[in-house]
Amino acid sequence: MQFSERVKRVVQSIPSGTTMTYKEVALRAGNEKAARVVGTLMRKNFDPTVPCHRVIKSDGTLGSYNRGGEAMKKALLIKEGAYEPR
DNA sequence: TAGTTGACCGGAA
DNA sequence: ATTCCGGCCAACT
Repeated sequence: MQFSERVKRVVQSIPSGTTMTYKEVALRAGNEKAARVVGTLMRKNFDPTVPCHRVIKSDGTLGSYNRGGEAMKKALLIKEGAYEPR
């Protein structure tokens, strides 16, 4: 139960206009190898107060999203200025 | 309790 | 460049 709480706090601490990879979040949460768990938690209902759209993959791709998919996630990031539309 | 799952990561073919 | 495979860990069934 601590890990999810930790992850929640970390994602909430992501500044607007900034993106963090799942691995980074996992590392900050205390488990570098638990990047999957981060995604697993979000896939459920993790927490509606957490901007999960600011979390992307280490490859630089956006990954997935529970609502609208990558397109919506990308749009949100562009809106916040965290993603460079090309 | 044990087994499966997955919004991932990294290396190999 | 893309595709495949294994690993690692919390949550779910």
